[in-house]
Amino acid sequence: MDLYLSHVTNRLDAKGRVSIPSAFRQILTRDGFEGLFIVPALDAPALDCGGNALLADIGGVMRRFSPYTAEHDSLASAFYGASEILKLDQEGRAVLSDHMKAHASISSEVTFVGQGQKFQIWEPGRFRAHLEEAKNQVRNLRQQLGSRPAAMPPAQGARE
Amino acid sequence: MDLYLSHVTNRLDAKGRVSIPSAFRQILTRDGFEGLFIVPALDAPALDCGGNALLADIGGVMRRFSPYTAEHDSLASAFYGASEILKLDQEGRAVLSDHMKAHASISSEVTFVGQGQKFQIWEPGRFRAHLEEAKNQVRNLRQQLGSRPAAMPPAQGARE
DNA sequence: TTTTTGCCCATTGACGCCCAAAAAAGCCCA
DNA sequence: TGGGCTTTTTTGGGCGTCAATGGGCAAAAA
Repeated sequence: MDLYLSHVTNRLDAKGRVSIPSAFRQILTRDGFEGLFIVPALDAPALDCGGNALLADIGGVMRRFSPYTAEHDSLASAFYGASEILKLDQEGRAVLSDHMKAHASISSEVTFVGQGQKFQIWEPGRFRAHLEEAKNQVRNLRQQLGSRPAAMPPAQGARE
Repeated sequence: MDLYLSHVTNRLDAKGRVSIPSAFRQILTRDGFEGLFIVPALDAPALDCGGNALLADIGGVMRRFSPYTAEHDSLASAFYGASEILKLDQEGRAVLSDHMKAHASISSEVTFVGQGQKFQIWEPGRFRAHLEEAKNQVRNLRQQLGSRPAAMPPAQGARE
């Protein structure tokens, strides 16, 4: 499976349109998704984006709870209710809703950030700050890694 | 199967009509349902809406209880007895009954909220509060989820 | 009658679709 | 290896279409 990698910054035009990076669009196409699935990130001023892979992840979480339970309802509101599917025009541009732009403090430019299975959209300045912090956290993690035994078998429960 | 996603806010006009969002109407059409099935949410000032997919979900809940039990009768009253089927006019508008509007404290505007298999109708202000609460609950749920088996790999046919 | 409901048309503002220019990236060959 | 050419990608803008909304009118219900 393809991974979303690297990051680029693009500008919004007078109509509010912004080009989704070509590399990400190609992954979306291979993923078989028409348009762009997008949902506000829970703990960051950023937008989580992707296609069927991301939707399937969310669907997998939802299926662990029966309909008409409080948990199911909260998940549905936070994921499905807060999400959108954006259409892309022929040039691969999308228009972010006011709600999405507000969540990420987006005005005239956005940074697209590969995250492996998904990618995120950030306001460029906030992303730079976030990146610095992430680097520091990784530096701390490296010290722990040195004292740990070799890697666990991947894909077992280790999530971020 | 299509999912109800995203949320939009529309106004009621002087006749009490409100446009059902085009995206939701298209899903209802593909679902094969004529009109709009609507029932007050059990534990929220909101209205559950949908078509055959929602009816099937409700049927699934009902089947967990034997017919002719008190529980079954209660469910039947709460789901079927309290429900309505609204007709849509040529432009895709519906009129909410006074009873439905009272249950959700609806006056001049409503927010349509995708919930996957169904969608909900909220008074806009109440929905904003509900969404914040739902996000908090999901943040808490993440702890449990992290310790559960990893989500199924998105893999292929996770569409519809 | 009076009220409600279904059906029709008009307006308008947002959005999708199309074409074109500017900028960036990749390519070829001397 | 460097310069020039080609192709792709990003950006800008015009314009038609459609969804949301408002209102008129007639048939059906109260």
